[in-house]
Amino acid sequence: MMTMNGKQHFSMHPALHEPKYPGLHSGSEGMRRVCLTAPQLQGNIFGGFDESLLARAEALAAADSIISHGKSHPFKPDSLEAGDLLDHLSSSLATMGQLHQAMANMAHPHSLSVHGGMACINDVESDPRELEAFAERFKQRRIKLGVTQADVGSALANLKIPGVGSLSQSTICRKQRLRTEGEKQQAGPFQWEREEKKAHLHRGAGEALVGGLLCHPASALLGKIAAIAEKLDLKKNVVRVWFCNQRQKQKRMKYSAVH
DNA sequence: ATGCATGAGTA
DNA sequence: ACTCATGCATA
Repeated sequence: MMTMNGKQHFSMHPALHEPKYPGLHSGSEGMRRVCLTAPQLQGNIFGGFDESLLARAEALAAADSIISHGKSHPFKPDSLEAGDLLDHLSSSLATMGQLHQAMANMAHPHSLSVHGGMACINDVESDPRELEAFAERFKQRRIKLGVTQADVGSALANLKIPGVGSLSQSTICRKQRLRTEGEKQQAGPFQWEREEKKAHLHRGAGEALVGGLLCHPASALLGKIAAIAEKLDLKKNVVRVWFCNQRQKQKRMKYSAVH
């Protein structure tokens, strides 16, 4: 559909030089909910190089063309599982390669040689763990460059690869986490849905709380939040965040209405 | 498989 | 404010 709300891709331009995160590269550790599935093996392939971004991007570009040309992998699926996995992996690899390329282009729009560690390609393709490590490297690199998932997604379009256009942040997120296919959604319902069930246990504590909070100027608000939370069986913080996001949503809508 | 809307973490 | 992750609908 052409719903004209281009909210998620705030038009990126081919030339983005300034990383968005000023100086914090460690700040992203907060969101390692599942991200840090720690690939221990730390392939020598990537660990060994103190890889220049370029070398890798080139390798990846090479991998990309190889894979997209001959879709069939020269490797034998020994089991059905392995076969499925390989399918998944090679498509993921192709995509990851493109993502890397997109990043490389953003970082160094000019340089473009075609050489590189072709050697590592096979390893990556054949070993699921390598792909995992690979994805991890991708993430690290991306963050180091100060490039967001959304950036990568939109930069993908600048590559002008035949079948490849821009992708949403959501999709890049999934690619990065290798969640493309296969793997079932393992993330349960949102907190509030879960809490809703648990909440029955703690019922009744809310009223007492509300009663004791009527002095501070903010207490009216806090009280209301508490009341709402109580009514809905939600954590107060969830209610607070909801209002927070709601305000932001309103701002966005006003902004897009004017511009 | 993908985008949108939104929950939620960090600063 | 900005970013990432994910449920849901759908192309």
